[in-house]
Amino acid sequence: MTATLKDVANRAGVSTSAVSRTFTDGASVSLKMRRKVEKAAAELGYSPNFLARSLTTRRTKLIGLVSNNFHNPIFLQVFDLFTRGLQDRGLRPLLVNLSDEVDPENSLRMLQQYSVDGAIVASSTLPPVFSKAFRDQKLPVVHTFGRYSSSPDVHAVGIDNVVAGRMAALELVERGYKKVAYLGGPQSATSAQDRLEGFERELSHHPNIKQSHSYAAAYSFEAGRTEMLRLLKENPAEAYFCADDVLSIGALSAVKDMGLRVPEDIGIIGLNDMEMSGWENINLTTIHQPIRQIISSSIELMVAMLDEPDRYPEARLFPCRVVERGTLRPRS
Amino acid sequence: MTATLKDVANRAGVSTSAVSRTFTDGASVSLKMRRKVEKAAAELGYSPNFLARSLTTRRTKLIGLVSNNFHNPIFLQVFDLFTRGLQDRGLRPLLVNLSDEVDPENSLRMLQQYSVDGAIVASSTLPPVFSKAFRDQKLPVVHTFGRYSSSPDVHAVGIDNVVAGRMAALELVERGYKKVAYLGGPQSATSAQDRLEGFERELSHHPNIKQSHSYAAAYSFEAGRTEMLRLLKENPAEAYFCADDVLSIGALSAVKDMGLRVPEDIGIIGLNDMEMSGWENINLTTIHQPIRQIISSSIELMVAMLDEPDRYPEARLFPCRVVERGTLRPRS
DNA sequence: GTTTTTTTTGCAACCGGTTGCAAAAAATAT
DNA sequence: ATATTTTTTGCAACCGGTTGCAAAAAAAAC
Repeated sequence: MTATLKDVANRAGVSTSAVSRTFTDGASVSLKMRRKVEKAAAELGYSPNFLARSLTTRRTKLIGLVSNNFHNPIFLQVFDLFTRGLQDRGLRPLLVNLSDEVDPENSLRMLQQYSVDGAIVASSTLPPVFSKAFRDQKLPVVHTFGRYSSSPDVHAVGIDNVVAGRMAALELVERGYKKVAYLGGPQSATSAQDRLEGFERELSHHPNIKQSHSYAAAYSFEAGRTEMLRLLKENPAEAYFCADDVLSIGALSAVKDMGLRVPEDIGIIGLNDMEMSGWENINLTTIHQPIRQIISSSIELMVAMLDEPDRYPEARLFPCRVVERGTLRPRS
Repeated sequence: MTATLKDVANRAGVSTSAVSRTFTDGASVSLKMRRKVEKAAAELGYSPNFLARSLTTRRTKLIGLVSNNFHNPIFLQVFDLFTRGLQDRGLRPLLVNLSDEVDPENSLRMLQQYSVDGAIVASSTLPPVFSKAFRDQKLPVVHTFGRYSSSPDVHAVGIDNVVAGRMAALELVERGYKKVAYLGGPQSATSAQDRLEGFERELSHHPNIKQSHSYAAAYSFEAGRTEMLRLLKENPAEAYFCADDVLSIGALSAVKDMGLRVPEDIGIIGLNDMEMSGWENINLTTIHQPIRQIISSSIELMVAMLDEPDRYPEARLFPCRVVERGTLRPRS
């Protein structure tokens, strides 16, 4: 159907190697030859088959974009940035949805069958065993929003969730709240664990402040709402650090439903600063996570690893900052 | 690095064809042979290379998932459903982000270079010239959320936007609004045009009702908000049909910012019924678009086309329904 | 136990490219 | 002009598989 290398070679009256070389940068071809080949190629509408090429070059320029988070609106932006960033570098994202997977085996096999050059795992809830399994097969892996640990076996890019937890705690303390709580995402998520750790660590310096914590079933509106409704019926805190914006928005809805006011009765601080949090009808005070930088850094790291697969694993952590809007009471 | 067909053949002491056949359904292999090969394959951790295979079978099982809409939260659900649905059928989505593209040439070349088996165009704003260009190269194409026309050259799956426009108009009429308006997405989007057409057509049966229309720059919160702010400063209508939920939410925010109440002062009806529209702090009355059905039907259609590439193009349209929440005044 | 039919297997060519190597051509030096 | 060096080109093998065909093996028929 579509023209092949051989077709072009025939039409131009040259060898197939010559054609191949014109389409390979850095290969030795005279200007005259190149002209001839390009003319024939243009006439036939030829463009090289990347998959056939990949057999010999061992490069598919395919990158597995692996995630399990298709319910948190921030991930739409994440996918947008990843796909564009990868495209700009001549790489193609092969999207892998791991929503219901518990075992890395299937996804690993799939990535191997398509010979991806690397895998970007974009999730703060996917167990580390996934990225580890990929890495064990010598696949270059970047875990975006992954956990940094003292002996990381895969590259991690994101924020320091412990620091973010402290930052949230401190913000609540400074605003004079005396009884605070942490509302986390799923307990199995490393991000939920680390944020709690930071939150508690900071509060350990303020022994006069009461604290508690609980977890929502997922990083989603519904889960946040459900958990907050439960909390409000018991013995609510004055202010909550919700480990994610979408969780916060769910919590916000619960608070209002119970006839309470924000920030007068209950204070809420989120994490992420997604676009929606700035919307006037939400107006959430939150901790900004520098998504663009995280993603462009993830891509750079992946590109670097393609040339140097055994690169020593590193963690790239970006600073966060509090974005003040309307869901915490003013500083005292 | 990873084991190849030949490695397995050597270890099992059989020909490469035998190995190939054990991994091809419907091929002729004795049980004894299959056992032997499977044992060797398991020991080596072999799994066939799909890309090499595709060279001879001419099937990559790669489907281009093409979109330009990475700002409307509903598309996160769209991507979720598409990726899972395709995966379940052994197909792999190659994500193509066309946000800044105006010319199909690049994307077409890319799809060809990766020999995708087909392309799903998921967008109501991408000009038809894209899907047409793909189709012209004999690529199976499904345009999800695309326009249905009397002589379609590509398969379209979605809703009848004209009918949806009428439905919105009728809803406003029945609630006694005497001055209504349409707030569309980008004027170039076929969905924006068709919804307006339906809206106006219905209103032509109600000559006593005043109507007007305008367009937002994009299907986004900001665009909806900006346009609504502009409208409110002039000579606002009593109720608006916003052609998309995210637009409606932007408009809602503008209305509240101007100190007006919904639905008492201004009524709003959206279209899509995305998850967020049901959130208690938004509570948008809207027209439900059956996303799950649309997407599973799109996938079925694509699968059918893989076997029958010259299938006669069809349009699959699904009915919508009004979901009543809190942004229109009660029926009189 | 043969002969015939059916099933299983291996050979070898091919899918669409790339690349090391040596020969041919062009450029430079003498 | 010839000898030497450099650049360009084509040959042929290979990447990891599949598949038509004919030979070999097994099963069925006689």
